[in-house]
Amino acid sequence: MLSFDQLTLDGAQPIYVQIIRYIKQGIAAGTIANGEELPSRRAVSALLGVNPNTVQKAYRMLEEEGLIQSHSGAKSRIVVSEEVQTKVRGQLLRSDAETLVAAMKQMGVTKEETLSLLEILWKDGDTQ
Amino acid sequence: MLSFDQLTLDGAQPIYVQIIRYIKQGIAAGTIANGEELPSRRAVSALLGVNPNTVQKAYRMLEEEGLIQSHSGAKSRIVVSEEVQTKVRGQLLRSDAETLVAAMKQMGVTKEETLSLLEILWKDGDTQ
Amino acid sequence: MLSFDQLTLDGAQPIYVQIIRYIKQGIAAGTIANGEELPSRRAVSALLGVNPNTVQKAYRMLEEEGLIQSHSGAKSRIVVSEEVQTKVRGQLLRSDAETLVAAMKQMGVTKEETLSLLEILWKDGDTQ
Amino acid sequence: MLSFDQLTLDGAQPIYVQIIRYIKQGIAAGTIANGEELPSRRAVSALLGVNPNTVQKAYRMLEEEGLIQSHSGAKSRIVVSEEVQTKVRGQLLRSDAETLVAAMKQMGVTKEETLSLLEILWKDGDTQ
DNA sequence: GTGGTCTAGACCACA
DNA sequence: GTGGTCTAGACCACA
Repeated sequence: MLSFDQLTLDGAQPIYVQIIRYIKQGIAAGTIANGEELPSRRAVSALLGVNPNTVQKAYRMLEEEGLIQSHSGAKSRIVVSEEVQTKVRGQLLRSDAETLVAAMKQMGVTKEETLSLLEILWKDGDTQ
Repeated sequence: MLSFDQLTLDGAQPIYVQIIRYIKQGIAAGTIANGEELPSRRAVSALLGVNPNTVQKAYRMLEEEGLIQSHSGAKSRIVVSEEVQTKVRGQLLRSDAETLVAAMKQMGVTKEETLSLLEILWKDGDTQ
Repeated sequence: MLSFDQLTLDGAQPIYVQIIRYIKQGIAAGTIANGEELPSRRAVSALLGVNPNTVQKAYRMLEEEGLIQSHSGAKSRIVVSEEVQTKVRGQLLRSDAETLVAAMKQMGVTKEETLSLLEILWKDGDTQ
Repeated sequence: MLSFDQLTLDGAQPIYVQIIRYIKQGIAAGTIANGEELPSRRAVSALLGVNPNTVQKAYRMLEEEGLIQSHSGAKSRIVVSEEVQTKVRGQLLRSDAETLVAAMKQMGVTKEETLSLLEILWKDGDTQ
């Protein structure tokens, strides 16, 4: 079952947004696969130390996007075809990279500087 | 005078945070230089379609950080030494790049894929 | 918990300044001690008949000075070491006394007259 | 004619309030006597570096209190009988001293401490 | 026109 | 219920 161990909340964005993003990234990575069970709202709430309503909001929005199916009395499950996974992954990749490119350009950083900065940072956190 | 044409609000973060970030990026880029005038709270409010108080909050926080000086009845101005510019630029660069690296790693994207994605995106928006 | 019963607003200064001053005086007096709870923004707003945002502004500025700590969903609390209390007290004492001395001198009142005036007034309100 | 040399604005109160107070203190001190001419709004505005409207507001309020008489085309003049002077002086004295006593009491300062603090401060600024 | 303060009140995240 | 953000808009001090 999906765990939220890798999710560290940062306060810069609403928590429900961070939960949604975490699950989408897992789908994109393939670590969260079709049919996988999600922990209950209560469990996630306890693990992250946040309010159950906040988790509920994230789950509800994922369900509205069709990425989760909930049945009362049963665990919620991930519902993703291969196409959906590819689409989610493509959206996240592209949007993250575009955000960085836009920021770097606005700050007058060249492509070469950006690429070498990423090379350096990639190594730094290698063990993680 | 500084324009806010390039700023598009995204709803993922508080508006005043986005305004602060936009101005800091401009400082980092050097396109917003020491002594430059800022448009009035009202003008920014109208341009972005947000409340004047929201702009006021962003400007006030920038003033508390020492990046802006305001005087009643006169336009507010940017106040940045070279050292400050370098510091602001370094903070933004590093934090943006780290964010991307973390996201890509979690999605199981390799360094090489990330770098080539950025190469491609960089060209796409080249004329901008 | 801290009450605002003794605070009467006078219109000569911004309301948020008066709220800040009231709390600082309490800290100086030691009647507002480290860890003490502050009433909520809404409660103060209702008690003083001012807008919640005005109270919020005062609380936020006290938090920026490090005299208050706020956490969403929980009461705000006073955070003052002994050193801080002493410093706040010293600043208020000196500035208040200097204000009176300057006013009395400009009005041509002698030191002796001032001192006896204070003696008399001190007794008048003794029971308070 | 009345000069505003001794008035230094402090930003803690509205400027028009400080102007009113300055004139009332002069009346209380007897340095501003019945029939004395007041400098024009424009002159005061230039001397203090403030907006003419601000001076106008102060003069208008003093006129409403009956302490000034204005005639178009002629200089404004102070209008104070001895009784009025005594009353103004009494009000200022009492209100200033009461303000200090209240502040000191709220801060838990004893009468003796207050009196000696004033003694010390009175000497410090003696030459002024 | 510009900055600063304030009102009245909504909505979200959180305990 | 508590803190934080935001809207819509008024009024004052100032250039």
